[in-house]
Amino acid sequence: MDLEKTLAPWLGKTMKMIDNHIQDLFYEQNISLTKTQWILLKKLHEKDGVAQQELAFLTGRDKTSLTRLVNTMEKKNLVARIPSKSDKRINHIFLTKNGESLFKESLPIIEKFITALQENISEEEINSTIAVIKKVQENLISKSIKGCNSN
Amino acid sequence: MDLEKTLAPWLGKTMKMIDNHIQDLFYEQNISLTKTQWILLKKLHEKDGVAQQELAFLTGRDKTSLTRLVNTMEKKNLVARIPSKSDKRINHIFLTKNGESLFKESLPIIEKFITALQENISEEEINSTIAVIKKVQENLISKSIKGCNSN
DNA sequence: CTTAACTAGTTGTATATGCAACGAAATTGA
DNA sequence: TCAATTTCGTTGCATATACAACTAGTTAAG
Repeated sequence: MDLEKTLAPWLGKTMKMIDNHIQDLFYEQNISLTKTQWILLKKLHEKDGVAQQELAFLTGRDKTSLTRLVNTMEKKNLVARIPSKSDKRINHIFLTKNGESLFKESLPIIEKFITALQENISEEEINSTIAVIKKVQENLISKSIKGCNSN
Repeated sequence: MDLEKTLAPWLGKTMKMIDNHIQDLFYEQNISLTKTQWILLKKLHEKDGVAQQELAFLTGRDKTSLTRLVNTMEKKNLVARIPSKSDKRINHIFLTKNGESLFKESLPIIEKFITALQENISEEEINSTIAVIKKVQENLISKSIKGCNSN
């Protein structure tokens, strides 16, 4: 079996390149964010005040990863933990103004990058590729109980 | 711009699911390996005795990542550092017998997984998907100087 | 031949990730 | 109502990752 002719190595290699590139872009533009942090900002921009547990699910991370990610981003004053009054176990996570403005600053950079990434690729190709990737995900889901979401 | 209709988030999410699944598979089969370590075993199986620098390039990692990866795998007696005689700066990395046998044990697990991953997807779909991903990589390469390889 | 420049690998520091185990709080059930 | 169970978040531990700065060894320039 020639693994180089299967999807997984291609996906992995490409994602690594994408990750590195996004990091470089942020660095060039003096935006102090990791890709991971950006994804969290994006989720909170869409839906603010989510509990950590749900945020972990929404971003496809372990809850312990999320705890520490929120720690880092709280230190940087990008998000804030607000304890729930009705359930003392829960923290709701909110974007700070600082976080919101950093997200707005970074979004066009990501959008420009995504556009460049798909240059010379037709919409049809994009759609059929996403369709295949969806099938891969379905195959994965049918084999595992574990939930796993966005990235 | 709807990022959910672009390739990058799909690739990222899927890779994360694949990573987690491989980890689970190894755990179930009592194979004490991470995906990263497996990739290194695979590269060394293909080409043994490579210098760390080149191994870092071949696996698309920073040389510092590779240093620590080799540390971990040396402790587990999977690989060995052999200093070059002609150039005292260089370490050649070799698979140990233990590493070789663990690779052979793990390979069918990965192959079975890869097959399952591509279930219900035609060879044509696989090929056209890889072709699109290649284009993405080309777009990335044309924008960056940084080399980045396998995963 | 000696110094300057470069190269291979390591270490310091920071971030990210996940499993196991834990404490605190809420819910269930008897 | 009170014990057993479940849930949310945190901490301990191990791994992975990369940039910057470093050491030691090699090569190139003068």
